Order: sequence, then C-alpha cells, then structure tokens
Amino acid sequence: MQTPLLKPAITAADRVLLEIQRAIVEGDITAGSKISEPELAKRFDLSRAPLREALARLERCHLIERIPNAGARVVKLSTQGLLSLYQLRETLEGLACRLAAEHMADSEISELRALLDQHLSTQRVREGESYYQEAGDLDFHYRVILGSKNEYLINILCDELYHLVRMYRVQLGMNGPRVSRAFDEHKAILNAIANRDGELADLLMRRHIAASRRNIEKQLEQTGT
Amino acid sequence: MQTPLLKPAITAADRVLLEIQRAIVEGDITAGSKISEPELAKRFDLSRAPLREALARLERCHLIERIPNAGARVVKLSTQGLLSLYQLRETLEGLACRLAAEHMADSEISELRALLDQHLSTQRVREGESYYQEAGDLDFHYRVILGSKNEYLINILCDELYHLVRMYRVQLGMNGPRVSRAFDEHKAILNAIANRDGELADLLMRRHIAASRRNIEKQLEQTGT
DNA sequence: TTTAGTCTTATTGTCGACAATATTGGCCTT
DNA sequence: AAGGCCAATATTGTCGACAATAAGACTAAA
Repeated sequence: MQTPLLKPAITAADRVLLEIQRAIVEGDITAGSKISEPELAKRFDLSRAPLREALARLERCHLIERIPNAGARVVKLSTQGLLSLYQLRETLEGLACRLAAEHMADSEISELRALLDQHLSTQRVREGESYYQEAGDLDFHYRVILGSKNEYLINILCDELYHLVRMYRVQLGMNGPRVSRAFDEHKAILNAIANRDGELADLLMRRHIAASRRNIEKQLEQTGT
Repeated sequence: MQTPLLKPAITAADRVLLEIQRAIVEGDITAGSKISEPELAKRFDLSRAPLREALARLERCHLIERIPNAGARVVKLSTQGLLSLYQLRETLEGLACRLAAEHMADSEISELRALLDQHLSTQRVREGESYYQEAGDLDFHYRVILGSKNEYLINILCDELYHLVRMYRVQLGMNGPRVSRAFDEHKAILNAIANRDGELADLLMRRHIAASRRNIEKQLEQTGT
C-alpha cells in the first residue's frame, strides 16, 4: 500500500505551488529576489487568484516573505536562519522519535527497517550519487515523524519546515561524505524505537541532527565568507 | 515602548481574519460546523477573495480544516487533539525558555518581572475574574517565547498554535483555581531565566504546561463523557 | 548638488461573474 | 422497499477588470 498522505495536487493552485516550491528550493528562482505576481502568473499561464493561494502557502513554509501592499521576496539564506532552523529540528524530531517509540506499530517498524536495508544496498551500488542518499535520508526522517502520530508535529515538520531544510541542503551543496555515518545513526535510532526506548531514540535523533548541522556549518564556512 | 510586532490589520482580509478567529475561538461559530464562503462573505460584507485569504490563514493555525473542492469545517475539539497540542507545547515552550535564558536582554527580563508583579497585584484586586488571569498568563508565555529570538519557534507558537490553545481554554471554561499556583510557577521560571539557567527554565516550563494540561483534562472529564 | 515634493507608473488588494466540481434530491431498477 | 443512477442545485476554484496603495522618476527649490 502506498502512503496516501500526499494529496496529488488536484487544483491548479496546488500544481503551481509544487512548481514554485521546487524552483525556489533548487535556486531556479534566486534567493532574496523579488516576486512579481503578474510575471509568475504569465510564466505559469494562470490567473493571479490561484497564484496568490500558492504564495500564501509558500509563506507558510517560510520560502517567501510577504509585506502587505508591498510584495513578496524569496527568503534569504543566512547562518542565523540555519541555526534557528536546526535548533528547532533537533527538539522537534527528538520529540517525534520519543513519540514514535510509543506509537509506531510493529509492522511500521519492520517496514522502516526494510527501507533502511534497501537504502544501504542501493547506496553501495551508486556511491557518490548524493541525490539518492538525500532522498533516503529525508524518507527515513519522514517516516519517523509520521510514526509520532501527532498531527500538529507532523504538520510542522513535514509541511512547514521540510522544504526550507531541503533549500539549505541543496543550495549549500550537501553531497558531503557523511553518508555512511548517517546510515549507522539511522540504524541506531531505529533500534531504539524498536526497543520502545523513547528516551534513547530522542537523544540519538538530537545528536544525529546536531551532527548534520555541524556538517552544513562546516560546508558553509568553506564556501562562504 | 509598545511591542510593534502585531501588525494592526491593514488589509480587509486581515480584519475579517481577526473577526472570524475571535468568533471561532469563543464558540460564536460552532466547533465542527461547516463554513460557507458565500454566507460569511455576506455576513462580513466583503468579496470572497479576501475571505478565502482569511480562510487560508485560519487553516494555517488549525482553526479550520479544508478539503479541496469540498469546503471547510471548523475544527472539532477532542481529547486526542488537546493531548497532541499540549505535548507539542511542552517541548516547544521548554525550548523557548532555554533559548530565552540565553538570549533575553537584561532589560527584557526586568520588564517581564515588572509585568509579573503588576499581574499579581491586579489579580489580588480582581479575585475570581479569570479573564485577566488568562490574559496575563498568555502575556507571560508570549514574552518568553519572543525572548527566545528564534523566528521559526516564535512563528509556530504565537501565530499557529496560540489561537487553538485559547480555543480549548475558552470552550472548556478554564477559569480554574490554578491562578495563584500559576503565578508562583511563572516567578520560578523567570528566576531561572534571570539566572541564565536554561536547563532549569526548560524543566520548569515543561512542568508548568504539563500541570496546565492535567488541569484542563480534569475539567474535561468532569464536563464531558 | 542635494533634497523635498509631486506625478507617473507599476504592483497589490478587491470585486463580480464564469467554469468546474461536489452534494442533494428524485427517479428508476431490482 | 432498498439501492443505485442521474439530473438539478449549490459551492468551490478560476478568471479578467477595477480600485487602492506603494515604488520610482522627474521637477523645482534651497
């Protein structure tokens, strides 16, 4: 059974939302640039009404910033923003792990274990191809978050912060060599969840994200400044 | 200096948002009821365009739930929802306290202390009047959250979860006798922040919110079931 | 030359109407 | 009589145009 949680973009506003989201995350629309409603409407060939709906949701996930009567700008990436974002992720995904250890069904856990093994093998085949690793990493986190069974937590992490995290990763070029270590950490987290040890799962996830943050920061000070 | 962080509702969509928010929180629009766009548009005497903008933001703060092409319903209160919400608040406001202990300026701390003393005195005068206590309580939490200086955290707690918390409190009739104890707990939290003891502040805030949650649960099982 | 003010221009916010989709009621079939 | 199918209705999604506001250019005065 495929997870039916991602609605397949029924309305036009949904479709254009996905397109713009991708464009912003991948830097196709430059960070910090001003957004022109008429221009985007023409570019995606629809009216301003659904476009504005999409912009409202983009603001919700912190990809753009709007000022009333003034317009919208694509968010600018900053060290401060990255720090704030990962601070929050540490706490929230830690909580997600603790709750997942309580609420995940045994079947979900074994599915997740299968997924990890699968990722490991495909990763061995495609060494260096960071895209798959990235997708796999996000998938793991995604499932744990869903396993928390807390609707608000799921909404915040999967709908609101998810794309911004991806934006930082993509635009800072995170193809780092942290791949194999991340796998081990995922495995350890999963074991804690399987043992219903929420406290340990929480701790391990916080460490895992902190390590990821330090990794990005290192990348940042090499590239930038 | 008054905090200029709440924009004074420039646009029509902003105004109607505030009105509908209040109406939902205070039960003027029944929980679980269906929302009719034409009806609300007529009721507030504006077009559907700004109304839909308002509805989008209401969905963002979990006061309504929308289904594409089907419509929107006011959220229903449930024990499960309350639990999820307070679970999240415990963690998030705990984090806010820890960060506030790091980032709040001394001036902000003394202002907050003054505010607490003021609340205490006015509360002694107006014993039983729960409204002021409620406002004061929210104000304290609000300031601590702002003190965290984490934009994402602030956004989540103040913009997205705040009104839902109020909705639970109002509609479950929270005028409880937890008043004086809450004051003491606030004081203790503030002291920890002033001592720059983030860990303690975190712990105390989590306990504070857990106590508040148990209080509401007790209220709930008296009223409901 | 700088600065203040005004006017032009462009963008956002709002409106009413149309198109597409879901819901409701009635009708027919079994 | 019950259940399913279809039409009628109502509601949502989308469109193009207008109004209100902000940004930018140009002029004029210090």
